[in-house]
Amino acid sequence: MSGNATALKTQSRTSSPGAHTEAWEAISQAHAAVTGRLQEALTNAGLPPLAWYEVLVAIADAPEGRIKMGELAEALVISRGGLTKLIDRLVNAGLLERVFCETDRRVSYASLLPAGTELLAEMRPIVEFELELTFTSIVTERQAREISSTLGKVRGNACGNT
Amino acid sequence: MSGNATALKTQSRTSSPGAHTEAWEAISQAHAAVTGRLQEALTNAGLPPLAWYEVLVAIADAPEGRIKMGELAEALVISRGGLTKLIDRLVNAGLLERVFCETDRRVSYASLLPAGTELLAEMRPIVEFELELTFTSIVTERQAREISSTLGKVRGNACGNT
DNA sequence: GAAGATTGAATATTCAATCTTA
DNA sequence: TAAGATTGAATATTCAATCTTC
Repeated sequence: MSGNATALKTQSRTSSPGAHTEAWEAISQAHAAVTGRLQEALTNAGLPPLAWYEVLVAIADAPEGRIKMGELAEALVISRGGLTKLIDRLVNAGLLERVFCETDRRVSYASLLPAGTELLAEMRPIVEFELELTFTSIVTERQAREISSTLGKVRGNACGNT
Repeated sequence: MSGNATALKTQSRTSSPGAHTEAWEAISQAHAAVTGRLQEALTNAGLPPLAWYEVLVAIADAPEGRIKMGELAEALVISRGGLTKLIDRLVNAGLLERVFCETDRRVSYASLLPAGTELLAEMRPIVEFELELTFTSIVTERQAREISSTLGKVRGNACGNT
């Protein structure tokens, strides 16, 4: 970035944003728009919110079919306290159970109950259908793979250093 | 892994996710990770949350320097009621004012006060610096432009049809 | 003492109902 | 009657403090 750009930035937007800033805005807006759409589709289908789906997917995708509370909070990027209560709700709904670690009794895992697996199976097609509808004829498979690869690195970089 | 868990997992994801689904997961995770990082940077600098920044930017970027409440809610993808209260907070902080439309007295606009413009000027460099740190050496300018273009279309498609 | 998870108080967001103007 | 915005009740999330185990 040039020193000039910094000076110009004192006003609200005197220069056009850099390519990286524009990419971030595109990511942010696409995320918001698609999220809104998925939410709506789930609501219309009489299904629980997207946050529940994300919890179910994260657990189903985890090795051993269970995941530590701390890891899950990080994966969903929500606070630990927030996760505890979110999981409480899914447990109360009979979808999950907490499993306590044998070797370190401080840690607890979340694990799917059969009802959770069933619900996931109900929610997944809705989500995937909406995603196809949103991406197909807009994003080629090649582009999709490039996005996955590039944003995967971005994610790693964003999590990694301070 | 127990045979039971394998069976359950196989049921919940019978085929590997398509390229579009993977792209969506990458977008979602990159968004979450970068958002978390921007939040942290703003907090560490003693500045307001990212949501406030997004409001300020949306208003500053709008033509005439003001934006309808309804449009702003849609841009930020939050409920209308939620936006009313978010704007209340920024108004109470002396950053914004509401401007009522002359020709249609149902609509109200949000508009920056000088303090809002100043705060935006303080927040923007923090955000841009973090974005540079996160994207540079990971995403080339060419890739950044491709992401902007592709996700811009995704956003349009997600908002557009039902 | 430090790490992992949970709780309670404060804050933010949604949903449905309401108010005002077109 | 419908559109735009706001309010109140219910729900969700965060932050700081606490509890338990290492």
